Amino acid sequence: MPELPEVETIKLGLQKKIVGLKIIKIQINAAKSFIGNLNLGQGQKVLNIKRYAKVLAIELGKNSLLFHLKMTGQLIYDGGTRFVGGHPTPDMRDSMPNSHTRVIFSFSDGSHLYFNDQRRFGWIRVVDSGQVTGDSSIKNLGPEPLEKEFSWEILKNNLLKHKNMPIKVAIMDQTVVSGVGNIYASEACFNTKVDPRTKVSQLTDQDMKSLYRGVLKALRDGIKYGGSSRAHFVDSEGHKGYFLDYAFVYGRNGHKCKVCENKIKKITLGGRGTYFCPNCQKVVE
DNA sequence: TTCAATGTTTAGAC
DNA sequence: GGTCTAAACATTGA
Repeated sequence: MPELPEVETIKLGLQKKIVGLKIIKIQINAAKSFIGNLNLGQGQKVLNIKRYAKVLAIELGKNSLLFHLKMTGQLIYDGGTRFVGGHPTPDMRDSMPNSHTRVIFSFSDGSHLYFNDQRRFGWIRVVDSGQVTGDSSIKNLGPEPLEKEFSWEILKNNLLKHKNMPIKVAIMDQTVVSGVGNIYASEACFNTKVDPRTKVSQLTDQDMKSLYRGVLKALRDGIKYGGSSRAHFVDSEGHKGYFLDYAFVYGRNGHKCKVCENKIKKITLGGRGTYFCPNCQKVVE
């Protein structure tokens, strides 16, 4: 489930683990998963790790490595203890590499970072460090929702680019607000008590303020429980305890709403599965 | 066997 | 140009 909160969790975890380590080898098992010259990454020390929406950036000095996990990417760090992040699968606990391992980073202290990606939509790209924010995956992104500068007025102004769009589809536009994917878009609408089909133009300023808070709550809850999933893992309790266990609506078609006990409904919006509670969430008229 | 799956880009139709 | 939909990428599991 690599959306913003998962990538943030990975960033925080890797900052503690690999900053200061030198990359001594990069092994590529799937050519399409690694773009650029791997020699530019080898032999360099990890200086810092940043996140731009769903893109993870490992800074190495002259060059940087950008990661996008897309739908099924996961990063597994093994250095005595194991740290995992990204798409949750039971085999995260097993020995690495496995059949889904696309790229392996070996560090100077003998530890490893594995990039696994079942569907191979994800990628790692080597870029000049000065070009990170100019990369095509980053340069067109809208505001970071967790930055102080982000406000409900900014959200409203950006949403108004899509007056006729259903609100749930509009907040997934990465130029409106970056990092909100399909799971958190449904959750944000639930938090806001708004029907995901409501047109942007029908939302009042009050609704916009509420939506702003709803988006932040969804993302913060995700980060909170992403961390909890990691804790479970370290305790060898398997892959249970990740955010989807705490989701109000996503993936809960036919189940009882956690607030009112009505049945959660699933529809398709903008070609994507969309979940909501018809009782809690109303179309704004 | 068919369909949907956490993301993004691109082609094509209005 | 804007806006929107569908397809493409590759694989798995229900």
